[in-house]
This record gives sequence, structure tokens and C-alpha cells, in this order.
Amino acid sequence: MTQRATEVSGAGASALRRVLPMDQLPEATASALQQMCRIRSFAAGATVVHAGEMQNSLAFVARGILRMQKTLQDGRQHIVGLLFEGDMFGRLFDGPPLFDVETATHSDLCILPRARFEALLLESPELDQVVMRSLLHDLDRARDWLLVVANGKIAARLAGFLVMLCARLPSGCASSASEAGLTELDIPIARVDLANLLGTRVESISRAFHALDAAGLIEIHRPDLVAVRDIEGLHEEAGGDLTSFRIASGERLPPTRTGRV
Amino acid sequence: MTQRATEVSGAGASALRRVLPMDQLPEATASALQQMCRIRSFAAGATVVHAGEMQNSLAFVARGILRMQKTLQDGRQHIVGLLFEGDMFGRLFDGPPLFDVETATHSDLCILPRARFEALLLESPELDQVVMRSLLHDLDRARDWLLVVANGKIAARLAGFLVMLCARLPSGCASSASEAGLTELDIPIARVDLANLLGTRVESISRAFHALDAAGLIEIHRPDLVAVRDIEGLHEEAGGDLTSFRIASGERLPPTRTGRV
DNA sequence: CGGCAAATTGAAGTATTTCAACGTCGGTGG
DNA sequence: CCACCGACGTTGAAATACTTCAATTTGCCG
Repeated sequence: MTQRATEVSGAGASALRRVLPMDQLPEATASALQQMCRIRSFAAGATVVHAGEMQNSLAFVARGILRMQKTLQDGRQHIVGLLFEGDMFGRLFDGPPLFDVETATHSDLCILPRARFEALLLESPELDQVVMRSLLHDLDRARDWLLVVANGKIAARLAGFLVMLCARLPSGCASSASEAGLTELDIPIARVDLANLLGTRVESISRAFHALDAAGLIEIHRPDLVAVRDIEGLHEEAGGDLTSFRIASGERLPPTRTGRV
Repeated sequence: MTQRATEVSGAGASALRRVLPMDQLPEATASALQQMCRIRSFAAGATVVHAGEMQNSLAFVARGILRMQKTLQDGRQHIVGLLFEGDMFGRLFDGPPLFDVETATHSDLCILPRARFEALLLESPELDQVVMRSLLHDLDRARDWLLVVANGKIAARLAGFLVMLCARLPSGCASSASEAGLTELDIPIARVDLANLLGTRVESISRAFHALDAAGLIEIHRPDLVAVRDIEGLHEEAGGDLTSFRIASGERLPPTRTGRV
């Protein structure tokens, strides 16, 4: 199940462009990136990174969805986050990774040699800034997850997950749902993974899905395909203060007044 | 309850040194930081930052413990993390903050004007690197929190909290506990806050404390002062794979073999 | 068509929430 | 000095939600 990857020839440039704002980078940086970038394609269920195993590379997700997960002492696995198109992973400036990374779907990754990327970071303030913003954004999302996962009731956690999924998916269901009223949403991971992600069991996940359906918030078409009937309702169910949601629904957070520290 | 702060004269340099590895920075950067740094002291329970209110400053915690929290629609509050000595907060390169920051204990903060700090980041790659490492570290800790909070049983979450508290406290209880067997641990926040942090209620927190006591893992001396009897046991109870713990207990994560991506 | 994995459903057991009451501590004011 | 009060923590008991185990259904693939 490990390292089953296909090397893809060429096409590194276009993949990189989907992943990084290449137009914000100077020519030299962009071409250096393209030269060091290597694309690899992984089947669903492949282990891309083993926790504790030193990596010489960093990677960007060009396509697909991956799981970051920790295996606990008792064998239970817990997912600490999902990686979507455009996300970076691998440990910058640091030791071995702290969790496994596995593909949830068929995925293409831009692989970059760590040392060369780090060197390029020092040379190119623009790239450095892009990476730093990405880190800040990751932190925000991790904190959103905290809100979602800390929810007492499972249905609320699931609602939060669905909202964040809407917010991140290329299709961007948030906007269309508010007007049209029905957006289809692919659930990219199986119930087991969802259970690991939300800190519960498959059975509870199943019941939560059907509870949200009964509440009229979603419609279950297939186990892995639901339609969102009421994204606002889902957001409320989830506690109602997810940053990702506000960003996804195009809200411009207006500075109310100038605060002091 | 807001903005009740005392301006402290002088002493910015020594406070900064507790917060940043000043010796790793070039002279020019260090002195620029010292010049733009302003120390302010806050009483416990003060609101330092309001969510959504644009800030012109960033801050480092020089002393004390602060809460980052979101207020949900239904009025419930949820704590998304604690800030300890050395932590940075405030939104770099970005809009208004996404959560409130309140002092849990009497706290001293190093306040830095955001624009000048960001400018300095561009000039000083060393400072940039320090900040980036700090962000990476924050991300790791946020993911640790995810593991802790996603735990099904409350006692396990509390155990995780205590382990992470040990790992972060200046006293560093982890090492002494393993040999001596009894380290006192100040609980820096009230039960209500602990409940908000762990996504549960005060009553459950209380019962969880006494359950851990009954299990012989801790001793409750006062509501806000416990002794850790068995830090390893706590770590196991929490699921047993907290990065913070491994770092705190001085474990050097050895690269097993060189992995490929 | 059978076999397998994933998802669902049911029912009993366990943990947490909720509501209510009580205890402790520290401060206030008579 | 002491009674009172409020904030905080603890405890108990009933209601609720989740977990666990077992059984069944569904969909997919050989």
C-alpha cells in the first residue's frame, strides 16, 4: 500500500500554477521552482509519508485529497486534518514528520526537494511571504477544526465538517446553495475516516447523517454524495462561527473600528 | 474589563530576550526590535484583543497566560488555545483577528507595531525564520490540541490538557515527575474555562479531575493546584501520541531511515 | 451469482449533560 | 467580629447522547 506512485513526465509547470500564485513570484523564483518540481501521482489509499521517517522533500497537492493522521498507542487512528488542492505539507526547517500522510483519493503531488526549496525561500522574499501566508491560513483552519471537533453533539461536528468541505471544494457550494438551494457535495472520505476525523465511530456518523437529513439540512443521495439544502442551517448547527465559512460565503470582514492592544 | 493595562517603563530589552532568541538575530534587527517594543501589563481577566476589531499591533507574551476564544452565536464561548510565555499573537499580514484574546492571569506583553514589524521581517531573514519556525510550532501544537479535544472520554481530554500544560510550563514538570514522582502543577484557568477549552461542562470537568485522582494519576491539593503522580500514565490516558509531550520529555525523535516521497 | 467491504439499523450498556442542591472561600457591610 | 452574598467547585439523580456489539442491507467486483 506504500509508495505506489506513478512518475508523470513533464507538465510540472501547469501543476505548479494551480498550486501557487506563480504570477506573484519573480521570474527567477518561478523558474527555479519549476525546475526543482517533480510531479507524482498516487492511487487512493497510498501512504505518502510515514510519521517519524525523515523526509527530504516537501509537497504541494496538485490534485486530490489526502489525510494527515496519527496512529495512537492502542492502534486507533486519528485524523488531524485533510489536505486539499493547493495545500503544502512536509516539515519545513525541521525534523521528521509527526504524522502519516495518506491519499484519500487519487492524487497528484508536486514534490520539491526540501533543501533546495528552503534555500530558495531565503533568496526570494516573495516566495517566503507566500509560504508564510499559507502557514497562517493553515493555523486558522486548524483552529476552525478545533471548534468543530470540540462540539458536544456529533451531528454538530458533522455539520461543521460539511460546511468546511463546502468552503474548500473547487466547486464552492456555499454561494450557489444560498440562491439555488441545492448543491451536490462529494464526501471525499469514507465513514471510517470521517469517524476518525470527528473523534467518534462509524455508527454515530451514519446516524448523524440521517439526523441532518431528517432535519432537512441535507439530502443523502448516496453514502458518498449528499446535497446541501441549507448551508446556513448547517453552519448554525455547527455553532455558527467558522472562519472558513465566512470566507467561503464571500463575507468581507469589515474592520469595525481601530483597536489598540 | 477591557484595556485595563499598565504601561511599564523601560525594561523592554530584557522582556524581549525572554521571548525571542535575540542572540540568533543580527545586531541591527535586535536593536530595531527593542526600539519598537513596548511593554504593557494586564490584570487577569482583561480583554486584550476583540475579534473582528482591526489591530495595528502584534504581541509576544512576556509573562502570564492568555486565552484565545471565540464567542458562538448562542453565547457559548469556546477557547481555541492558550498563549504562554514566548507565544506570539495578532494577525501578521492580514485582516482583523478571528477571536478574542483575554488574560487568564496577570500578564506582561511585548507590543510591536504591526507595520514596522512586517517591514523588519522583510529586511531580516533571520527574524523571518524565527517567526516562521514559531508558526510551524504553533501548527504542531494546534494539531496536538485536535488529538486531545477529539478524545471521546472527558477524563482523557483532561489528561491530555495536563500533559500539555506540564510540557509548556517554565518549571517543566515532565522530567522531574518521571524521577521524583510528584510535581505540583498550577491550573492556570478556572473550571469554566477548562470546560470551554475541552468542549464540555464544568460538572464533567470536576468529575474528570476526581476520576484521575481516584486512578492515582494526580492528587488534587486545591481546585487550582494538583500534583502529577504519573505523567506517563496521563499521557497514555490521553491517547499516547502528543508531540508536545515527547518534546518536553527531552525525547530526540530519531530519523529511522531516509524516506522518499 | 457469490463474496466482500462499506453502510445502516437495532438494542443494551456506558458516559455525559442537565437541573438542582450543597459546600467553600473571600469580600462586603452591618 | 460576624452574617450575608456571590463566585466557584463539587455532588447527586434523572434525562440524553454516544458507544458497543450484533445483525442486516447495500453496492461493487470477480
